[in-house]
Amino acid sequence: MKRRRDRAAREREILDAAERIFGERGYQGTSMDEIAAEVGVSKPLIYQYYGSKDGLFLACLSRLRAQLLDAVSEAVLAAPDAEQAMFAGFVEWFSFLDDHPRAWSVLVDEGMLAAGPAAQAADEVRADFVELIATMVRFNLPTEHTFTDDEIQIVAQSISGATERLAIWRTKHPSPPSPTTTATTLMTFLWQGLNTLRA
Amino acid sequence: MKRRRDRAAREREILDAAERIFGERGYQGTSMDEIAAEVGVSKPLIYQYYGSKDGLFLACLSRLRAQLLDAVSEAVLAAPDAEQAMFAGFVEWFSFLDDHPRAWSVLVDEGMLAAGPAAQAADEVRADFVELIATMVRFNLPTEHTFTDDEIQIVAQSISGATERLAIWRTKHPSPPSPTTTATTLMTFLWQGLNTLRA
DNA sequence: CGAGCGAACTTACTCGCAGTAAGTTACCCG
DNA sequence: CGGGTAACTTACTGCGAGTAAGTTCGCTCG
Repeated sequence: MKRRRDRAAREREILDAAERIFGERGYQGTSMDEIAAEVGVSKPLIYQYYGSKDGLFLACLSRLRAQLLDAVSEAVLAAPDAEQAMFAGFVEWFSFLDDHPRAWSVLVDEGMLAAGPAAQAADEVRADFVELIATMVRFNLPTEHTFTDDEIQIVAQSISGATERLAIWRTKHPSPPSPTTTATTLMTFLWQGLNTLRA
Repeated sequence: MKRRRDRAAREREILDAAERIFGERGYQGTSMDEIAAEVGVSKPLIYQYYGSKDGLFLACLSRLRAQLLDAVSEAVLAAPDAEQAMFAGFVEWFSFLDDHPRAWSVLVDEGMLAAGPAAQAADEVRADFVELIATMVRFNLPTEHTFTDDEIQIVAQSISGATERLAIWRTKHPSPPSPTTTATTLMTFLWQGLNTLRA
């Protein structure tokens, strides 16, 4: 029989298994019994540590979110200007999701779904990225021409929505363009605009 | 006791109730018993007509999708050029979702989530819009400068993702900008590009 | 009218899974 | 070694999706 472990270690073990299984089968398709069996532990233990299925899912979400946001923020902050920052952010975003295919389904594809508190958490993930983007956008706009908060929001939300959708599109694409290629095309489009793109 | 009705009429009655309740409580939050009670009919009857919870949800989705796609296509086709077509499409998109708040949650907010066949259907809805947008984009681009299919897809997916996210954003906004205002800002941004926007 | 037939509809279940109450075992510290 | 507490389990409840096996309505045709 398996040894007892201290709480922190067991929690990590459970979280890892949950992330893997949620990533494979989706939120709906995963049962708590399944996760418990995977870890080799009984279901009530998970409930003691995480409270509910939503709670466990939320914990997975938070961890992934922190990792992804860190990776992207780092890339953004290292860039010398707004244009390169945005480009680097896109590349890192697509790369991270390529390298962590499971993170993906948990965070975005399914992250949207869960009713209740988990949905709220998914919104927070998005809000963080929108804020990051909004900062870059503001930074790029001239000060003399004032833009309303709603205008900035519309642009930032659009960009965030676009990247999210592109990430989904890439996972379904049989041979998706590389992160760099995807980011370049997206960047050109966002930067030049559809009209200027004609030239 | 309620009279019997013929199948088509009962199906419509069930579909209407389902659309309402799914819209209010979400997919997860809605039970088949609840819908059955609402219609004043027993659960197995719904199963006989729609096969499963997913099937019923899917039927709601299809109807709404057809309505929304029709509305947007009509606006797009009535416009004289690509720029006005896209603008008209955006306005109609946001307006429709304002006028059918329930359609909204069913189609987009929750439509993404459901595992299995319903998710597939949600993807189809998206694919239709992406195709519509891709056509407009292609129409707008010069013929001498060739773009790969992936490039067009990246742009079209981005625009579709942007509008979807903006729609979500508007529902959460305490006093969202009007469809026309939202569409104008989005259009300016997409058309001019971030860089040109500085001028 | 009235048999009888098919479609509309119901009762009364099963089963799977989230969540829980109440206990049991292993480790640690005195 | 004894006792206390954290780690863990067995054995349930309840709800909601899905189903098997009827039952009743209403229409048609003799």
